[in-house]
Amino acid sequence: MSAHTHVHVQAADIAHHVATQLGEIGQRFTSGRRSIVDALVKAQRPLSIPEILKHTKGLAQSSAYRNLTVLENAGVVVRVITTDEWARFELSEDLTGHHHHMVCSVCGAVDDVRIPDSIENELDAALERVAKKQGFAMAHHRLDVVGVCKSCR
Amino acid sequence: MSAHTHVHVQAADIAHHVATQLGEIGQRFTSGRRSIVDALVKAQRPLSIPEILKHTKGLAQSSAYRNLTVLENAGVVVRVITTDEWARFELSEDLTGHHHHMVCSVCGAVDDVRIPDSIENELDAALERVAKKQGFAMAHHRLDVVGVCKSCR
DNA sequence: ATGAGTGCAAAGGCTTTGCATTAGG
DNA sequence: CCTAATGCAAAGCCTTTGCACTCAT
Repeated sequence: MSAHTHVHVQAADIAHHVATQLGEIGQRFTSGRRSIVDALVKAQRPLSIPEILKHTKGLAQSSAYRNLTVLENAGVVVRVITTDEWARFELSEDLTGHHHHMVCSVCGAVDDVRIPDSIENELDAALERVAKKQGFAMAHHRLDVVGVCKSCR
Repeated sequence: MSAHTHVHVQAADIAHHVATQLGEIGQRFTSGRRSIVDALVKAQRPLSIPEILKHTKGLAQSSAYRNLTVLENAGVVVRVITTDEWARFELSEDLTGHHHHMVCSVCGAVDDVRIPDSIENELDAALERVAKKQGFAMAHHRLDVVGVCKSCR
């Protein structure tokens, strides 16, 4: 039941999963929160606040921020910091599986990307090793590809 | 003479290198800029604005931001985005060599870390492959270890 | 009814910008 | 001298917060 036991939740189960996670911290799965989660599920990539608001018409910006914080506390959403402009939000890896991001240095667009498990494992082992050497307890890693996206080339 | 031909500049050469890079974009190597670069050289890790100001007494915050922007345009300094709090700045990899960051999720401290070239190469090849598949022109990658630092454990 | 959730507007906090002054070439 | 650089203060911009209202239970 812990976060780590879930590897990849099916689309149809997401609503139920989110409702459960919210319930565990005494929060409701309101329509505003539902539409935010829907937007993130559909997008399949980290969305900025403006993008989220486009998909959740009528929701106040402040409510979006507040709901995203609640969803973050519930372990359903993660805040992604890519550049210094807008923060972006995505579903947690419990729901989407482990992945990384391609960040366009021209337009700032962010897309998901996955690499082979074999390389992930080798990388994690190497990071664990060097982190330990410096007395650092590694929780996880973050990896971004920086470059120019299809539409900006 | 281009940035990519430099792999790792010796400490003693840094000042000269910076002066040259600044000159190429018509900027001077002033005392304020010198003290910022000195702070970054000594730190050997990304520094936040408050940290930089501690090491450059008398320099106005606005001047620090402006100078860091100039140094960034000169290709000497890179802005590092780790969390949503303060931006951090470090010397470019032309001066420090390729490396990654360990970010403490408790106190926000950031330290440099390096992994074996063999793994870097394998990783780059894999990233290049998946990026190309999505029509994305990879320039470079960013990799962070997230966890808890020595003093926060 | 009763407390969580929401919208609107104001406040916060990091960063940038305007403008007068200073300094380097 | 003349332009770049600096300090101070004000403005900007994303994000958070206060408060009254609404909605679901």
